[in-house]
Order: sequence, then structure tokens, then C-alpha cells
Amino acid sequence: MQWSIQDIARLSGTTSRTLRHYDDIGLLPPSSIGSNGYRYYDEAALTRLQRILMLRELGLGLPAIAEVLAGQTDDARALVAHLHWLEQERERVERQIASVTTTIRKLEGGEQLMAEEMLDGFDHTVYKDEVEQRWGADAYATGDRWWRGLGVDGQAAFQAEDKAISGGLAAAYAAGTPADDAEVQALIARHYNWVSAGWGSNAPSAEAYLGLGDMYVADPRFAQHYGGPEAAQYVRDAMGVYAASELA
Amino acid sequence: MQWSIQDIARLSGTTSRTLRHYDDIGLLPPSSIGSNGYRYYDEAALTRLQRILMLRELGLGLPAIAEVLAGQTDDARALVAHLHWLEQERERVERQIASVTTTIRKLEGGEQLMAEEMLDGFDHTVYKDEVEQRWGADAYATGDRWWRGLGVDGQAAFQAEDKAISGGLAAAYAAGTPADDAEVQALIARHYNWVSAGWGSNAPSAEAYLGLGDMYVADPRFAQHYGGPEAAQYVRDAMGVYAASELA
DNA sequence: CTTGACCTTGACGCAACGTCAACCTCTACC
DNA sequence: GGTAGAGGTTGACGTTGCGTCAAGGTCAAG
Repeated sequence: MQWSIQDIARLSGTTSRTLRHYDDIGLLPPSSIGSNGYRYYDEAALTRLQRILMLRELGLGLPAIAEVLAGQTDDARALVAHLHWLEQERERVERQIASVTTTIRKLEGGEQLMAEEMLDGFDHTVYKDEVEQRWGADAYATGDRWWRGLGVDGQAAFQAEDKAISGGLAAAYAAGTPADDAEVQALIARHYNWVSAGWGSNAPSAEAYLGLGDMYVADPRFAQHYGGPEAAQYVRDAMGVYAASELA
Repeated sequence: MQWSIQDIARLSGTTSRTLRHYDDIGLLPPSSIGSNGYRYYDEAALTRLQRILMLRELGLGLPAIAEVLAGQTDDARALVAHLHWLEQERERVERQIASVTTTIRKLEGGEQLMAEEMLDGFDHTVYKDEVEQRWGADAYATGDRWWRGLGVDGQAAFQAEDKAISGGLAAAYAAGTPADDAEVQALIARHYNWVSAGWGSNAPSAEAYLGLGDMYVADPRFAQHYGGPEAAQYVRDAMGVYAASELA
């Protein structure tokens, strides 16, 4: 019993293109080929195709299917490996769903302000991981509470102050003003207060403040916020001067 | 302030290749191009890149990102649409996980027998949807209970009988034996009993049996099981003869 | 002038086919 | 025997987002 490529396609519920593809990659060669080039398939080929399609429905890739059919890999073992991949996929999708959901909530809740804040790459909550790693898990929680407690107006003010400070520092850096200049140190003082606002009752120590400065340099997101890597280094230097003189 | 492509790549945490790609597709053209062809980016470009990367992390495609950045689409609206897609993805992945898990369980539990049964494309449980649609939701449940109740030996016997019947019918069809021949009708009688076994206390009526025959023809999976579309038609005809003479 | 580091423009590769395009082949009917 | 029409063949491009060579200019430093 022989069937043409269309017959097999209809019988198995796929397309002739797919069968040609499987032939091309050597996954399912036809059982015979006519002198006119026509592909013909017999029952063995059809059985093989059934297995292919079944494994494909489970989500396996064609190379993995080929291995299983070649007997190089056990069916169960291949499926277990595939299951791990699927579970990772699920986690990834769920994380994305969580991110997108919170982002939408912020966009709708905080109107446009939050949107700009976030999309300018300076979302307060983006730094959750860093904050938790560096200053403990509940530091982020209290910081977030504080942030929400500010209200829209308070948040806007907070960000305006940030812009004023970072803008002033950028200008000072561009002008070549030394880091220990009084004007720069005044900006750093404002910066210290600005940072302290989010830290609850305990303002940052000299050490913590210096650590923050190092982070500005090391982390490109922060560095960019202060006008590029060299500018961030400049800011850190100024912070070092301030910490030595005022926080020692 | 201008940066080279590498600077921007480091600042934003991507690669120069990505930036060139974004230039190629018009998503992020450099703010200026030197006479030597070098790409230079300014702060506006960097801000734009920040938004691009942020949306990309949320899983949006580059065309969708381009729309958002062009102001053609609202941020929130794009994200909501994306969220729908993500939820579909989650469902798809979870369905696959369920399928793969049950398949693994069957492979390990039923040893090799179930594997062959399933991989031959004749898994009893595959037809859940059809059964529910045609004969009600609890028909499948009782059928499944029956199937499990058979035990491994019973299942093997059931399948052996199926092979014998379908093989006999295929031979009769190939030999050109008329559908109302006594020999063929004897096979059909066995088939009727074979089918009835899974239907619980009430054996199929003439009407239901004829409907099953129609399904053999219409559904390529069944058609294949009986040896191709023409053979399935032959089987249906023989079933019609049987229904008319024995079930009327 | 040479050496690196950095830049450029192609172009292939990946996963699994869908979708033309251009061109045979077989069957059926007149 | 001619002509549809259905079905077959082999390319080859498109899809998504870049990674990864390849071959060759540019620039700053020694």
C-alpha cells in the first residue's frame, strides 16, 4: 500500500509542505520515490509520521524528535527534559505577566507622572533587588511604603529635586568645577538630604553613602542618570569629599 | 554630549550589534553619523533606548515598541494587548505541561504497552473531546473508568481484538470482498461487540453505530486506522449493512 | 609605521514551515 | 490528440531578533 504526499497529508492532518520539509531535514524520507520525482509513503512511514506529530504536539523540537525516533534517546527521558524547559517557560511567562500587570497598574493609577518617571528609567521600585541585596530585605518594603506615602505631589517634588541636583552636578562637571568646590558640596548636601528622605528614620552613614557613590559608577543605569560614566565618577568623588567632611 | 556605539552599548547594557539592528529597522537611528560612517548617539537617543529596553524587557516585540514610541499607540493600551498575548501563552504552556506530564506518567506506569498504544496514535483518551461532544460529557468519564478498570491485560486484549478486526477488514477490502459478504459481516459483528464493550450497560443503537461509521470516514485519524479513506468508507458501508440487518 | 581597539557593511544561521513562482505530470473528458 | 484541472517537483524568500564570523576602513598611541 502506497500513498501520495497529499494522501498522507490528509490522513495525518498536516500539509504536504510539512512532509517535504521533513524529507529535506531527513526526519521522514518517503518510502519510495517515483521516476517522476513523486514521493510515496507506505504504512511504516505513516506510523513514523504519527509518532512525529504526537511528539510535536507535546512541544518537542524536530531535532529532539529525530533523536527519539533514532532510538538514541529514550521517549521518557526526552519528555522529562522537555518538561523542565516547559516549566522554565512557564516561570518566565508568569514573571512577565507580573511585570506587565504592575506596569499597567502604575500607568493607569499614577496617571502620566508615574509613566514618565518609570519610562525615564528611574522607577523607584526598579532597584528592588539591589536595595534588598545591599541593605536588607525590609529596606525595600519600608522604602516603598514611604514612596507611596508621598502621594503624587510629593513624588513630583521628590523628582524635581532630583532633576535639579543631577542637573546642577552635570553642569558643574561640564564646567570643570572641582569636586570639593563649595557650590558642588552644597549640591551634594542637597543630594544627601534627598537620598536620606527615602531611608526612613536612619540617615545613611558615611560608609553607606560612599557605597551609594560607588554604585553610581559601577551601575550603568545610575551612571547614565548622572550624565555618563565620567560624570558619575565625578559625583562619587564629590560624595566622598562630603562624607569625609560632614559624615565622619 | 555624544557617545560612540560602544559607549551606548555599555551604558545601556546591550550590544553594538543590537544598536546597529535598531538602526537598520529604523527603531533607533543615531543622532548623528560621522563622515567616516561612525554612529554617534546623544542623550535623547539614550533616553529613547532606555524606553525601548524597558518595553522589551516586558516582552513587547520591536514593531509594537516602535508604535508606542511613535505615539501611535498608548503605552497602557499596548501593554494590555501584550498582557492578553502573555496570558494565552501561559495557558498554552500549562496545557503542554499537563500533556507531557500525563504522557510521562503513562510511559513509566504502563511500561511499554501503553507507550505503543499511545504512539500508534490510538490512545483511548485522545478522543475525549469528540466523545464529549457527541455523546455527552459523562460518556467520556464512564468510558475512561471502564478503560482503567480493564487493567493492563484487559487493555492489551482489547487492542489485540481491535488489530484483528481492522486487519481483517483491511484484507477483505483489499481482496474486493463485498461489504455484505458473510465473512465481512462476521468481522463487523465482532467490531460491534468490541465497540459496545466501552459503552457501559447500553450498547449503541443502529443510529449511534451508523454515526460512528460516518466518523470513521470523516475523521482522518480514524480513517487511517482502518487503512485509508477508501477503506474507511468500505468499513462504514459494512457497518451500515450490519446496522440494517441486526440492529433495526 | 605598526599595533590594537573600534568602526563599517554584508551575509549566514536559527525553528518550522507558509507562501508564491515556475514548471512537470497524470487523469479525465471532448 | 488536445486541453483543462488537480497534484507533483524544486527553489527561494519571509518570519523574530539579533549572534557571529568575514573582510576591510579609522583612529589614537607608541
